[in-house]
Amino acid sequence: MELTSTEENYLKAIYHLSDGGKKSVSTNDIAAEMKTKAASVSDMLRKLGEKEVIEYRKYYGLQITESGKRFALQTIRKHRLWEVFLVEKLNFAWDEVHEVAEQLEHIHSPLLVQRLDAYLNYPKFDPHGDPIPDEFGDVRARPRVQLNEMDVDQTGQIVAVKDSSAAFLRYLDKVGAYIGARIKVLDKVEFDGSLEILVDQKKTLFMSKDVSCNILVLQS
Amino acid sequence: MELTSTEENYLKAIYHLSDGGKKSVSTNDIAAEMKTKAASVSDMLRKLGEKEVIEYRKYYGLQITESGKRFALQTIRKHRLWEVFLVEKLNFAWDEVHEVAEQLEHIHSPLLVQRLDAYLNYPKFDPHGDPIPDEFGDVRARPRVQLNEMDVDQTGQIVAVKDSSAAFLRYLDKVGAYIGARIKVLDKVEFDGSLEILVDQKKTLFMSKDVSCNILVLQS
DNA sequence: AAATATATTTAGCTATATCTAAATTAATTT
DNA sequence: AAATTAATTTAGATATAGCTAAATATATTT
Repeated sequence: MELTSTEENYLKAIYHLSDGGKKSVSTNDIAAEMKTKAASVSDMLRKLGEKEVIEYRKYYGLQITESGKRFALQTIRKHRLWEVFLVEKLNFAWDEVHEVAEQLEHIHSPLLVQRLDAYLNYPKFDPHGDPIPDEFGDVRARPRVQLNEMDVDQTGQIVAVKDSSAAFLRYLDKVGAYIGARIKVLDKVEFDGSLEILVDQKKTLFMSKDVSCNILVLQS
Repeated sequence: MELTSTEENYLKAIYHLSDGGKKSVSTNDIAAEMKTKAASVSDMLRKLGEKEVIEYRKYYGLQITESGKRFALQTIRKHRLWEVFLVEKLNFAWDEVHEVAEQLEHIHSPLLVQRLDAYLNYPKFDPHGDPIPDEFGDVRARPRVQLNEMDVDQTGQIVAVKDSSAAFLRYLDKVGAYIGARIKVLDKVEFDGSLEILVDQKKTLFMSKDVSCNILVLQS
């Protein structure tokens, strides 16, 4: 069975919102995420239920099925592999890749995915630090904490961001807080939760809590 | 203005069937090429007319406009660049690329096309020997003849094929008549038009007229 | 427990892209 | 020039994906 691009996008949203099937998701949540209306979501849920990628009981809620998880992970895998390709091979900035990867992820060709993966040397993480599921859907997540939860003097490496809007990514690029940067918390202001950070042992940086809670760090 | 994938496909078909706007094309020709019905084509022609990529007078015929040519060439450019990518970077065989390129050509991102072009080192021809239009739509075609039109003792290089069905391409691969192969006509049988060919100065090959008239050669 | 508020679904509409069958126009025969 | 044939278009369906407005079910107050 094949899914349309729209169905793939809904399923991906459901997968993310439910945190991989753990949490429950409401029709309204999906509508907000997909920037559409609840009525349209209801229609789509019925269809996804018929295709058995979710289990759907109206007014009750939904549950992503094993089959649905495989489809979602396959789409996520393709999205992230293309992001690696765009950044590493075509020199895209990491804040320019999302929109294009959003289109490329819907290309249907198992051979293409397999060859792209090999060409990129089987990457485990995308340019935002998010893990790339392997062909069986297995994910090796790195344990990571939000930057704002770290204490003074603790160190680590930026491995991912929560907000991947172009505006946020541009800001990070500007201040030099890229994925892979080694950081140390120099000071923490109790009043507003803002931080003073040392980046790559040379540059100090002041950061609001709004920013720091969107940065994920692998502690060391 | 943006075209849908379907509109892009129709326009590409019209461009090819009209030989770049030179010949006239009928509704039925388009229907055959697009594997659809004449009624659907009529609908689409009206729409393409409204978008001013063709000039359409019903029952009379159509004419591709300058704007339409630009759109068609842009799609052809993307298709052929992706084919180069698939063959050169992802090790696809030249008979495996078409279907995937058919999907990839509809990705909308001027930056992507520009970067891909640079990454591939501004190729002028695709793996089947067809010219790749530049970003302004300019094409540098190579003068070429059908293999069956060559005389005994003439030499040249295979630069393109007319029939690019998977079956034909597989056959060529098997007998070693790849794009770029240097050939010499050793003998020509008047009776059935079949040929004896020397490939790369070592391998001789017998070839029916049906095959040879689908192979294009740059004479030397 | 009834009333109110919120969430969700259904009904009915729009637009795209397809189809078949009928109608119309153009081209060809006789 | 009339009749026939072929090509093309229109009319009226279907399916997807979206919308608004109305209806219905669930949740929360009072």
